[in-house]
Amino acid sequence: MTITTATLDEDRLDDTFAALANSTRRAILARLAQGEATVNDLAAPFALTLPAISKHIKVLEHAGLVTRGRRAQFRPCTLDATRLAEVSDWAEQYRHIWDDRFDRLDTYVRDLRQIHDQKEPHS
Amino acid sequence: MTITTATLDEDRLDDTFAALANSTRRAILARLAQGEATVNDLAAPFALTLPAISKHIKVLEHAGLVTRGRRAQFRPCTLDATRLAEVSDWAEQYRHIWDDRFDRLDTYVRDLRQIHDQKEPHS
DNA sequence: CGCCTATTTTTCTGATTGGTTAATTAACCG
DNA sequence: CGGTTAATTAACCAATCAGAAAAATAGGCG
Repeated sequence: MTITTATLDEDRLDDTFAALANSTRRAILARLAQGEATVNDLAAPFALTLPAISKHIKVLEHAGLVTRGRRAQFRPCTLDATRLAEVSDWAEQYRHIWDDRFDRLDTYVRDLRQIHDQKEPHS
Repeated sequence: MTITTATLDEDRLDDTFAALANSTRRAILARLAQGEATVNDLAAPFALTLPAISKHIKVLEHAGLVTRGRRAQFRPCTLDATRLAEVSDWAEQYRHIWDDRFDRLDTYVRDLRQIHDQKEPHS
């Protein structure tokens, strides 16, 4: 028996998408895709104060997109891509819709051909 | 020559992800995946007032996720999945990371073997 | 025209967000 | 111990968000 976790999943997607809805945070993820980094490392490219970055990281952490270690006075951040896989899966649900354009184009071409064939049945 | 649209793309992703960061809005998209619907149709399943739904639709529209027609006093909504394809593409950038787990497991096994071999060089 | 239905705009909440500066904690280094 | 570096917390601000209620607009329909 599998109990339903629908609302939990939905809540998690809320958090994930909210975390991704900020270009600073997405840039942080991009940086972390290259490998582990400290808060200072992550802050370097931005014209933002350290506390601002610290907050962004906390949002990403809360969304389960990054995890943090502890080495001396550093708190190295690591990307956890599990949630990104969920985002991908979620979006893929709709693939048939954006792919349908091709189907419709197909139909269009087929219809054109049919009209053409009706005009000149044996061309 | 291709001019850079990096920040524009980033802004668009901000809007897209922000629009998706709400389960009501995602439910609206799910409903629209079944086909066109009016604002009242879309509002029906929710314990929310019509203006609330109207606002949600406006957010989705602003993010380019839905487009609306005009038939009499109805404003039928249609899903435009182009942005969802962009979301999918964005997430796919990170696929190698969530796939890498297998690689890392590989490495782990290889390391174990190496340690084992060092202990018993000719086993 | 006046009514009914569909939808939006306005106005008002309380909560959240993204940012700041200043102060604080944590851990190392001499 | 005192100083330095890494990072967080606290307190604050302006802007945005999600919702409600009430009023306004838009377009048939009798």
